[in-house]
Amino acid sequence: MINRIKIGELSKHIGEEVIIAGWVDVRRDHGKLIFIDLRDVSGKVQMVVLPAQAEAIEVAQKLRAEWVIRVTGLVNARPEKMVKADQLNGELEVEVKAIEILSEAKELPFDKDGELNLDTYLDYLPLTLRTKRTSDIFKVQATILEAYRESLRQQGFIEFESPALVGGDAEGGSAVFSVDYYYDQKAFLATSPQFYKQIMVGAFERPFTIAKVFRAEKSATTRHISEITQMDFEMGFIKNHLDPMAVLEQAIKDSVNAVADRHAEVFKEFNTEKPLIPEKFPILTLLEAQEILEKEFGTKAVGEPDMEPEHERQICEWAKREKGSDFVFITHFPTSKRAFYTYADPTNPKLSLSFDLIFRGLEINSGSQRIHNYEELVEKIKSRGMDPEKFKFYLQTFKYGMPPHGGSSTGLERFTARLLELANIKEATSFPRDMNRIDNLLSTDK
RNA sequence: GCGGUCGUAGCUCAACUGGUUAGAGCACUCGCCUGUCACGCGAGAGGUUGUGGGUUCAAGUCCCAUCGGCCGCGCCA
Repeated sequence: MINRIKIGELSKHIGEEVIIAGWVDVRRDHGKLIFIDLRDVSGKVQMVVLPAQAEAIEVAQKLRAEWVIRVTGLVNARPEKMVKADQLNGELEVEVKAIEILSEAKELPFDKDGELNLDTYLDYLPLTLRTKRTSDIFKVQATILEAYRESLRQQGFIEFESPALVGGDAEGGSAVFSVDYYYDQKAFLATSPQFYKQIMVGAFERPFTIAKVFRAEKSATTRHISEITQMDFEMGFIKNHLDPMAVLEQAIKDSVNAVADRHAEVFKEFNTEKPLIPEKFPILTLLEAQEILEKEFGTKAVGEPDMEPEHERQICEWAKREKGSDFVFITHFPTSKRAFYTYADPTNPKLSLSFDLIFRGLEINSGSQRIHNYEELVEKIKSRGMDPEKFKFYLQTFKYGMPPHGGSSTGLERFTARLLELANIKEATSFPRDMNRIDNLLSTDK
């Protein structure tokens, strides 16, 4: 729209006649005098329609929430008594000269800024995404993606696109979605870009990808959804798992700092604080973490192959208290519990050079050094009862020369959810898919 | 999948141990209002209490089944 001014920039135009456009947030009709709060992506502004503008008043009386309008008006400084110092454009208001209705809206199903049950919220996402709270979540998420990308580029990584359609559920373990493919074949939706990023090490040495992956787990929790975004990287010529951990740590720090820098008010808005980031994230082996759990929390944990959700919350409590960190690395999970390509610790092959990053009580990342020797990898596949023939495509990477390498995988939604302390991961996903919802296709009449 | 808990107006909720015609706020419609900012005031409309069965003189409330939500666990990275 020609010469349209963003609402967030009106303070630069006091005394001028401007064109602004957006959605009606609220209308306050005083009879002869009507106030309208207008919203665009940059913010809100109060507009006043005075009785002298007879035509504009007539239009303004018809307006309701979410109608889309274009307004010509005069930007006035507010009289001192009416200045709202604590809000955007609180020092000015737009005196309306003319209103053009671009689109009407039906009656809203609920009060847009009121409390909503998650269920209702998700049923009406096209509308609820317009609320400040929700759009702020996804503005933060956009910043995370941008900062993560920039951080990895700075660290010498090159981005590639990983496929979503794959020929086999090779990794095993997680439940997969199958799709009809050509010639009566079954293909699958990728559960991870793992194989592809390893393959790309041969081309880029340091590849990364931000990939959609799909998990058909029948999980109904606050931390699971069926379609997630993974921020993955892989790097060649490493010494051990500590190298990818260092890259990850830098990327996480850069992402958190970018959010803090670009969204100054957001932590307060979500009733939380910028996460505590120490000089170095604390690193514990699984055993060390379990010993701390037993000593500090009286939790029976030593000998367990993994950390339970409750343990993850406790170890974070400890890390915050003792190390001033909202992040903690756990390393050396049992080799048998990790994926077949995970590199065993040469000093104790029962344990692997693997790591998880836990953030505010939730695992947001996992990674490891990988096996790079072809024969060893083939043996490993066999020992797990799988058929190397099915991994032929992937195994070429190792057959034709592969350096020691490792990488990591961060769940974007989990990271976002913990960063803003959102109760449910579905709030950190713009269009969440779960067992009972894919938009409203699965909704039954309630 | 298992356990807990919940399902009442478009939305968010109320209705003591079963008891008359199921209420409120917001939204909606109509009227009034020149400084509000979640404007205010007055009136109106809006319900098969998720669904099906049962107990009872009487069920939103108790029982059974079923569907759905949320939380936790499991599964899962």
